This record gives sequence, C-alpha cells and structure tokens, in this order.
Amino acid sequence: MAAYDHPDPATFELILVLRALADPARLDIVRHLGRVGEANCATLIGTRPKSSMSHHFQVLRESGVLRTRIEGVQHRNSLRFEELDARFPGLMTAILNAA
Amino acid sequence: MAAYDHPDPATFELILVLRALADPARLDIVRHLGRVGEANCATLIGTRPKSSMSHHFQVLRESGVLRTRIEGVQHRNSLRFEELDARFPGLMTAILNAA
DNA sequence: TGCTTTGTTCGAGTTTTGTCGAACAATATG
DNA sequence: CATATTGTTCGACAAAACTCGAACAAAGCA
Repeated sequence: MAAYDHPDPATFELILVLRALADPARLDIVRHLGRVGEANCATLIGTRPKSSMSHHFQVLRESGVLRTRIEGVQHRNSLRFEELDARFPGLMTAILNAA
Repeated sequence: MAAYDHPDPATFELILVLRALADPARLDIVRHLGRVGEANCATLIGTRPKSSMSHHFQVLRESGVLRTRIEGVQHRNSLRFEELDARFPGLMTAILNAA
C-alpha cells in the first residue's frame, strides 16, 4: 500500500474542515482521536461497515483533519492538531472541548 | 409577521451548528454579521435569489447561530455570539478569526 | 503457497441538501 | 385603497453526500 497524500496546511480550507466535522460518524472519530492520540481504523469502527468508515477517513484526511500513517497492515490515524491550530487557531480545541 | 422561534442555548447541538456553518453562503453571512453586528436580509443578499437566502437564514436560525429580530418590514439578523460562546467556548471566535 | 488481517475501491441505491421561480403575507407609504 | 418593499413558503428539480455489499489489494504468517 502506497502512503497517502496529505494536503499541505497552507491549502487547508475552512469550509472543507467544517464539512468534514459536520457528520456524526466523523465527529465521533475526531473526538476519539482527541482522547487516544492515535488509532487504527478497526479500532474506530463501531457498528458501521468498513467501506463507510473508509469513506469518512478519506473525507477527514483530504480536508486536513487527520493524517494516516501506514504500519504494516494497519493504518494509524491521528489528528493534525498542531497544523490545524496554526491555520485555524482555537478551532479544534473548541471542537474537542464542546459539551 | 409573527416573531421567530429561536432555540434555547441549552438545546444547541454542535453537529447542527457545524452543518449550518459548513456552507459557503452561510459562512459568508456569519462572517459579515461578525463584522457589522446586525443586518437585514436584503443587505446580505449578493447575487442569490431571496428564496435561497431565506433558506440559509432559516438553517442558521434553527441551529442557534443567529437570531432574527423583526422591525417593521425588515428582518434584522445578528449572531448569537455570547450564547454560542457559552455553550461552545471559542468556536465562533475561531470561525470569525479564520484566515 | 495458502490463509488471515486490515483496509480500499467500485458501483448502485437512498437520503439529504441546495437552488430558484412563483405565489403569498405583512408592513409602510402615497 | 393602490403600490412598493421586504422577506417567507411552496414545489419541483438538481446536486451532493452517505450507506454498504462485493470484489480487490497489500502485508504478515503458518
């Protein structure tokens, strides 16, 4: 498996980040990653099928919200917190702290 | 025209707020209101038809992002900044400050 | 090599969301 | 009252997004 493309922080777009966050499954993923730091896809799948989750990871990745590191057969995801915070200060903090 | 219903801050939902913000037209409206404080609908209409804008105002209103005050024939809109900030600290500030 | 694990890609179907003209409602003003 | 102004509602259509099974791909291991 080739490594994923991740957008450069300079090209992050607020509207894409907001769209990525504006879905229950993805917001769950983001919050989970906010707590545990890094997790592979399987860990983050609840009852949803793999193909749905793969789609959500793609949306989050392409908007810049998370990065996916490949290690063997597992894909390890983590928030791009510092980069997001540099570009949109306070945004992710607000999301992660929201009730 | 009867006054609008505005949701109570206790019932604000992050996912609805994010969905409301995750649209170019609505993000424009929000940012404009962030600058000018209050504006009627006509002021905020660019090239889009009234019916489209009316829809966007409804989405923003129902999510709690803005309030609409009726004065004569005009509908004056303003952000519910304090209430949003109390419920989701830092969120609107981050949105309004974003590049 | 064959099997298992982990996750992607494809394609089709469903649902949600946005768009916008036309008709309508409320208020003000001549 | 007639007309203009401001904005909503309705309905139909278009576009975007989510869902998910099935087939596929890569890596590791027996």
